[in-house]
This record gives sequence, C-alpha cells and structure tokens, in this order.
Amino acid sequence: MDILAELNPAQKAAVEAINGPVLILAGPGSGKTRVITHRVAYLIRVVGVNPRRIMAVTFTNKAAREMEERLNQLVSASVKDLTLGTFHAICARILRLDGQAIGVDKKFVIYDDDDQIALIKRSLQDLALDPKQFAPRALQSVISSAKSQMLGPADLPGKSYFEEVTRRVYERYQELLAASSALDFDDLLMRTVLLFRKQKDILAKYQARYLHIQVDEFQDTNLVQYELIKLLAGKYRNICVVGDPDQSIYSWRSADIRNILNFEKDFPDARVVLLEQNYRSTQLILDAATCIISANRQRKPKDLWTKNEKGLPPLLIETYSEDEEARFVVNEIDNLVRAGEVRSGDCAVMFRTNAQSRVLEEAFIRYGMPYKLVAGTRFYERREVKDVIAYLRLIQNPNDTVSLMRVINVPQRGIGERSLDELTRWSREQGVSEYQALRLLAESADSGAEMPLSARTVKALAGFAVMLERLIERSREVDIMVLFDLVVEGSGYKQYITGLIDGEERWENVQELRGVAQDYKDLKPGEGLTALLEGVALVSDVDSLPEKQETVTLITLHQAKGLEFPVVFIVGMEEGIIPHYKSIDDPAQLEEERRLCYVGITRAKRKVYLVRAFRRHLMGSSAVNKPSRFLLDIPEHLLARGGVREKEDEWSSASIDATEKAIKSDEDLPVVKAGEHVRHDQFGEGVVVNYHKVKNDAEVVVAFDGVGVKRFLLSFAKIDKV
DNA sequence: CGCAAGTACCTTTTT
DNA sequence: GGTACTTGCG
Repeated sequence: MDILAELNPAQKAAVEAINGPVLILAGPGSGKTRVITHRVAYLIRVVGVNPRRIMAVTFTNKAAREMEERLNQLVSASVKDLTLGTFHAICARILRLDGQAIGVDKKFVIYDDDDQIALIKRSLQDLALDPKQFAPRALQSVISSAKSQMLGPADLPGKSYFEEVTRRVYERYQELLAASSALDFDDLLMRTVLLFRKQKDILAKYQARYLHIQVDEFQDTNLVQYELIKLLAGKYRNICVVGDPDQSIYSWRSADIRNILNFEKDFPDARVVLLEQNYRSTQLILDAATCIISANRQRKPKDLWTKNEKGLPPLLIETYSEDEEARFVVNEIDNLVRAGEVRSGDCAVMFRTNAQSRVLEEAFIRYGMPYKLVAGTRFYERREVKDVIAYLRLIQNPNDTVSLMRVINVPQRGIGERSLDELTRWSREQGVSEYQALRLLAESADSGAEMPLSARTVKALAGFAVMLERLIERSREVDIMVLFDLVVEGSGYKQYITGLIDGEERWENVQELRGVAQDYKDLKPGEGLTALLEGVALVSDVDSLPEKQETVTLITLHQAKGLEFPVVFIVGMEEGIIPHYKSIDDPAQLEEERRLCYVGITRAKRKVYLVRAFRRHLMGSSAVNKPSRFLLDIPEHLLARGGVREKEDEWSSASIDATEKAIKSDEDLPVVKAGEHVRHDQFGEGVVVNYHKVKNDAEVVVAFDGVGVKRFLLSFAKIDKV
C-alpha cells in the first residue's frame, strides 16, 4: 500500500517534510489525524526509522489508541515500540524510570483533582486558614496555573494578603505532596522538565533516542509542555507540531496560544504547512462556521474550502423553554431516524455546561430514546471506585495520606475525626507519616500512651495498620486480580458497599473496575499494580466513548473536539451560556467562547441545528435569555429558521425553510461572502462579518483591523476583495 | 462516634 | 436543583 497515495498535495507535503521543524496548521476536518498517522507510517515504512525513535504526543488516551490502531493497519511492523500517549502519560513513564535523580519516589502515586482539593484543604487546616475565605478550588487553580508556567511558591508574588496566603498554601501543599510521595497532574510535566534541566545526562539519553517528535493539538499545550518538547527535540530538531489556533479552547487550563506563535520564532527555519481543504462538512455549514470564527480579532486568517456539496444551511430553532428545547431535539432526531435520513448514532447533542445535560436526559428517557452521556457521573469519580483505588494506592505507597484518610474509616472502623486529628498531630510530632505512626502504634501498644486516645481507638487504628500491612505483603506475591479481590474482601469493603441502599449498582462499578484491572493481570506482582494505578489516573471520560455509537451522543462542546457527527445539535445558543456569562466581560475569553462555538459547528458533516430557548431555569430561578451573539455573526442567507411551534409535529417545517433557503441563495450568490477579506480605500483591510439583502441592494458589515466594525450598502461602498 | 436532617453553597470547560 | 458540609441528637 502506498502511504502517500490517498493524500492531497498539502497533506503529502506535511507527511514528507520529515527533516527539521514543521508547523502544520490544520483546519477542522482537514484530515489532520490522517496526516499524523500517515506521517509516522511514512517514517517507519518508507524512511526506515526505528519505531523506538519516534515519539507521538496526543491530547487524549483515546486519540493515542486510535492512532495505534490505524498504524497497525498501515505498518505491518510492530508499533509497540513507539512512544505514543498524552504528555502526562509519557512524563509519568519517564519519571517512573528516571525521576529518582531529582528525588521523585519510584512508587509515586498520581493525585487527581479531588485528591488535590483534599490536600489543599489539609494545607489550609495546617495553616489555620478558613476554607470559606480561601476557596480550595480557587487556590487549586492558582497553583495549577503557576505550575503550568514552571513557577514554584517562591516565584509567586506576595504583595497582597491573598497572594501571601496563596504562596503559603502552595508551599504547604507541596510539602504534603512530598510527604505522601504523590505528584499531581501538573507535577508530572513540571518535574520532567526539571529532571531534564538538572540532569543533562538523562536529557541527553532521551534526546539521542527521539529522532522524530510529533505533537498533536498543539494549540492546547501549555508552556511546560512546549518546554518539554523543545528540550526533547534539542538534538535532532525533527519536531512536527500540528494544531489549529481557531480550535484552542483550553486556555483556562493554561493552554497558551502563544506556543503556536512562538514556534516560528523558536524555530525560524520551520516549514509551515496549511491544511485548508475540509473533507467533513457541507459548504453552507463551513461558511456559517467561517463567519463565526472570522469575528475574532486575535487570529490568523485561514481560507477553508471544500469540494463537498452545498447542503443545507444551519437551522436556528427558537423554543420557549429548555424543556421545549429538549423535546424538540428528541422529536427531531426521531423524525430524522423515521425518515431514514440518519441513524440515531449519527446524532450528537452538544452543550456548553454539564448542567444542561439533565433536562436533555429527562427528555430522552421520557421518549424512550436511548442516548449516551459522555460526561455523566464520571466513572473514576464515583465514590466506590475512588475508594477501591485508594486502597490499591495505599498498597503501592502507604505514605499516600490522602488515600489513607479516605479509607481508614470506610467501612466504619470506629475511627472518627477526632482520632484522626490526633493521629495527624502525633505523627507530625514524631516526624513520620501517618502510616508509619500507625505501624508504631500497632507494634507497641505502649507508645499509644503518649496519645490522648482511648484504648478502643488505638485498637481500631492498629487493626487497620495490620490489615494494610498484610495486603502489602501479599501484593508482592500475587497478580493484580488476586490482589484486587483480597483488597475488596479483606478490607470488608465488599460487605460494606453491597449493604448500602444502592449497593448493587455500586458493586457493579467495583466489578467494572476489576474488569479494567484484568488488562494488567499478566504483569508481575507489583508491576501490575503500578500500571493499573497509572492507567486509571490518566484516563478521562472521552476515552471511554465507544467507537461506533448506536445511540445519540450527549456531549459537552469541549469534549466534542476531534469528533465528527453527521447531525449536530448545539443547544443553549444564548447569551450567558454560549458565551458563558463568566466570559462575557473579558475579550480574550469571549474569543475562546467563539472558538468553542466554532468547534461545535465544525463537528457536523451534514446538518447543524442551533437551538435556543427564550426562558431557562438556572439554579431554581428562571431567566429570560437573549440569543447568543454568535448567531448574529451568521448572515441571513446562511441561517434557516424554525420558529416556536405549539404542536411538536410541526417542528419539521424548519427543514423545509432550510431547503428553500439553500435553493434561493443559490440563484443570487452574494458578491462578497461573510468571512472573506476585503479592502476599503479609507479603512484598510478587514473581514466581512455579515452580509444580507436589503431591497435592491445588500448591506455588508465589515470588521476592519484596528478601526472597528462598519456597515455599508454594497452599491455605494468602495470595497474590493483581497 | 455515627447518623439524620438541615443549611449554605454553588454552578465552565478536564489531562 | 443538587450537593457538600454542618449541626444536633442518640
């Protein structure tokens, strides 16, 4: 099979440019994934590069898995040797192997969001600070953002009282992490960079190994991640980054769009390849999307085009309430499926916030239409799953205090808050971890005399220590499945959980986790445990999205990135939702909201429904919402309307309107289209943001660089296309 | 110490 | 509207 055969010229160029730095700017649906996989296949098959010497970084584990699958088809040789995964997974691997050089415990555990919050609360407690005054969530986000820029506590400003507190909490938080031999997500990245900076020999080892490095979704990397690949690529400089600034939607997670801009600065000899042909969407959908994104000031213009058929313009559906909105969606999907137009698995409903999913779910349930919610109660965030993981983590690393505190009294062992406070206090006094304190207690009952604890409590604590001790011993001998069962039964957890009201369901979840463990059953004792824990720490919900959906997908706009569906509904197209009210007064955040909207629309292959409700319940009270400003960016001829209908079966008339519109706009194509670049004698260059017909003329709305938005009648304006 | 009921709180997106 | 945390009682 010729790897280059099925690629267009731009894609081919992107695949063949294997020497030196390459920046691939890839529009939505431009075959980006295909280019990346083919590039790796090309390196292996045609150039003859050893897979061991290639690193490919993806945004999600799912993307990594998919890439592996595709590569297996393209390349007969084993791709197992490839370094393929997310930044976090790759860094975890590096640290596990070489982290000791900078004092990272070989047995480190990875703390997720919840664990971080728990630890920050402890930090606040230690510092005698009020968690109400200093919201743990806010602190977490400050700390995370600091780490994303390689800033330690000392690098933070300490001017105001709040800043001073933040700094102290950050400091304490790090101490507690270290005491627990734990790393949080940001540490995985930051420590790896530190490792490379401090241990030149280790860096040299990795640099020598990786002849080729590829990074996907580059627009969503943060500074640390960029630093990391710059270090890794330091020797051979064969670095290829792929991204689309217009799809950058993670700046709140410290993703820095400057990475893309700086890339060309840091690598002046970088080859830039543009992928502008869209293979996914119909013409009108692409046009509407272009109009929306063109209104952003902070962007490099891009000329997306497609050979696909014209199709139908996006449909604007205006409903009275969010209930009606949900009913419309279900009803319309039902119509489409009945008409044989699509299968329900072809449809996705996208929303800005998870809270919006509830009403949708209710409607789907009421109509008996099956659906799959991508971000429901997340599996790995379920209490029972976290509990069992906490037990497993304790076996791997008993100093993991967050896990210890989590399960020491689950099931109840008569160890209350007071006793735990006392335990913490005492262990600090002794300068040992809580776990070591427990062991001391268990070994010599006399030392308990120093603590103001009842004999009963000491017994309970010692009992827990003995149990844990036994599990740790056994873990060295048995495989992960045996260990799993030992943990669940030996700790009394099984009995506890099955005894709860919803025990059956919870037990099923524990069993599901057991199923995950099965993947690691052939590994050696200990290794299997480490691998399992690492696996569960770094997965997300999108990862579990099955390949071929037979049901409607309910998904957030963020999670939808990288996916595609024939039919897309975006609900809640209202001011305050998209754009989210928290983003409205910050221009930069507003642009991100716009990109989010753009991402949503460009997921669609054939049909887009933009749905809004006049009235919506938000936290109990009801609010009247204006239509999203992004709707105003779509010119008349690119937007069909379906009004509010009393009877549900009349809703489908919206599709007729759309069809008519598509035909009508075909007859008299506008002289200029929204999204096009124009020049005006007086105002300079700008982008057409809107175009619609008025009587015998047309009104054009143009956003000029540095001037602002101007309106013209087409017949009078002196406008030329650029 | 454990449980039940009540309260205050919030609400963006997630590797 | 739901949850996470507090309070009060057995």
